[in-house]
Amino acid sequence: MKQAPEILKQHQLRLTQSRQDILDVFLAQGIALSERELEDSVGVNCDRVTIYRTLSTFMDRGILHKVLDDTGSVKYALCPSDCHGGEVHRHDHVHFKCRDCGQTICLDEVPIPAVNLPKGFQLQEVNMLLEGTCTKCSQE
Amino acid sequence: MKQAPEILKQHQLRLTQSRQDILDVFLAQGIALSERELEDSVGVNCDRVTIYRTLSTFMDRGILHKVLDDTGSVKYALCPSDCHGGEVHRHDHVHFKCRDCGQTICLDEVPIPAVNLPKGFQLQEVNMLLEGTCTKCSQE
DNA sequence: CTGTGTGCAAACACTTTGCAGGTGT
DNA sequence: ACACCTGCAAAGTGTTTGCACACAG
Repeated sequence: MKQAPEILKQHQLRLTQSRQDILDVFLAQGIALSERELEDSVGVNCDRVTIYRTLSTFMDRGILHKVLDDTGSVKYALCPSDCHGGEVHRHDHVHFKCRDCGQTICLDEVPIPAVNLPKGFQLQEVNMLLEGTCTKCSQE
Repeated sequence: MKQAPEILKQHQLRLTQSRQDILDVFLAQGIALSERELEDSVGVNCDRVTIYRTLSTFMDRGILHKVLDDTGSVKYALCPSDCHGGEVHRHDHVHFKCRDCGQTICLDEVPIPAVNLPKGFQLQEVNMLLEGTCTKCSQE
């Protein structure tokens, strides 16, 4: 897995403490996170506003993508390394949200199946969110 | 299509003006709506709070279901008539959000394809949101 | 040195809660 | 008559914006 400084350099972003910290959390946890969850994470000692702006920057550069959530707040997750942002921005894997622990994980190995869309619709992005109980929680 | 009073009676809800108005908007527009959009709709002259409470009530009774959105606000849409709420609450159709007009429509005729979930995951609900350009907007 | 990033304060948007009064049955 | 519904006020959460200072390159 690439490290934070490398990723930032790759996307022509300045190497600041906040950006490294935030990116580190995503790299370490490997799940989708909201701004709030980032704020709570150990080691991230930066302002709420900075987190929002950093998330926004990372979205623009294709480092992160939005993950849908049913709580009204938005979550973010690392893009696969072959994603470079821009217009066409497809993340062909499903997300699974556990109703017990609340975690949303990317199931990178589970492809989103094709959908038979009626004529006239032009598809740009597909989001699929599964909800239920995750492996850990269903064992308990 | 059933009318508002009938639907309310069917779900043992009191027949109030607000509920009829809100339900009428859903019946007339046939798309997923946020509280804000409902508020803007003609004929609904009730308080924001009443709308939220009514939406909540309708959710409990299985009249409406949540539709995911990427803006952070939640949208709601009419459940198919065979849905009666409760624990297992599956809406096996996809939603399409147009990036031009912003409308989210239920594609009732498009089933959500099966997903091959790894062992250990217990599925309770599936949400699928497609984004792109809808029929109307792609003609212009 | 220069342009970008950050923190603070404040505004804005969305949603929930408490309470008093009004309405459907 | 009674329980339920509604409106208003206010608080709680999530997110954005303006501005001055700080820092990476």
